[in-house]
Amino acid sequence: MPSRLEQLCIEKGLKMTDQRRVISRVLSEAADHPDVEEVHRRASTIDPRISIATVYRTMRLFEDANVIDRLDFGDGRARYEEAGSEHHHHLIDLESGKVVEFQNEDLERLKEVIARELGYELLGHRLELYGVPLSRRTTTSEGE
Amino acid sequence: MPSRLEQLCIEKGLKMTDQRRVISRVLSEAADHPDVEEVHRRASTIDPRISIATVYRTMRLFEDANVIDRLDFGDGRARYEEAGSEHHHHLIDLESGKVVEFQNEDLERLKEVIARELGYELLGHRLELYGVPLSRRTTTSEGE
DNA sequence: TTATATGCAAATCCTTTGCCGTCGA
DNA sequence: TCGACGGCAAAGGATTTGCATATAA
Repeated sequence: MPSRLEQLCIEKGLKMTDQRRVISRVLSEAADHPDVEEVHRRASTIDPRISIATVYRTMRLFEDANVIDRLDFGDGRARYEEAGSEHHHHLIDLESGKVVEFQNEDLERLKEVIARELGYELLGHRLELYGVPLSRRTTTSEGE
Repeated sequence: MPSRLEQLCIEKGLKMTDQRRVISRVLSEAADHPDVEEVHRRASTIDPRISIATVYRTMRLFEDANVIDRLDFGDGRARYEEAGSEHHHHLIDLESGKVVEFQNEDLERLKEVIARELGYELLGHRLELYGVPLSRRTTTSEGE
């Protein structure tokens, strides 16, 4: 059965090739935020015929079609995630590299307000937090 | 007289060469957020002996010494600004490319709270807003 | 059938580095 | 003096692209 992403691509009228189907599946099954090389690695497991150039081209195609989102965690390469879920941001765990997703209504509102006060209509934004896990005792006793 | 940045470098004990003095001056005089190529261009005007490799090395040196901040506006190259002024963020005008700096206390507080609620100590963050100028009438009549 | 996609390798863009002569403290 | 610095050009890493062939609709 087609992956959620493949289904979306079909609805958008994209021509579906074997490669695109495989990449769609890889992305739909990803629980993390893989970079192009990682997507290629996973796709190659399913179908070794796929080239890295095709992955790059497909990521851009999917991004332009708004079925995936490109992320930038500041390490010089693009990461991706399936689009469509609720709008959210990322907190990157600097110890483990783990990425925690979060949403915050106050934050969304605040961004709009700030932009408006500066005389701008907000079209986009980027926000990532970088941190390390609070130690157990810190959370309980030093909660200033 | 030495630029503010040169003064800072001296205080930090950095060995000052002609090239570093020129780059310091360029950065101290910049009202915008130049990328490496632009810094090199401006520096070359003052002293053509300077090579782009030196600019790259110097930017990294200055960044490591915390006398400048590296910015990332998502266009694939690093931008820089003199450090030291109050902590702030950037709103990028998508029409003109102009960059508006802003601070917001609520935002700073909120970031800390969000991180803590997720079980993290906040070490860093990135936030940029992207927008277009509100038209005059929009600001006056559609103020929600 | 025919425009579009893909593979491969070369090209590009930004940034870093090796090597070796030069210079600041 | 002497280790750090700068110039040059080559090297690197991520991403894009030209071209000839393969393929979806």
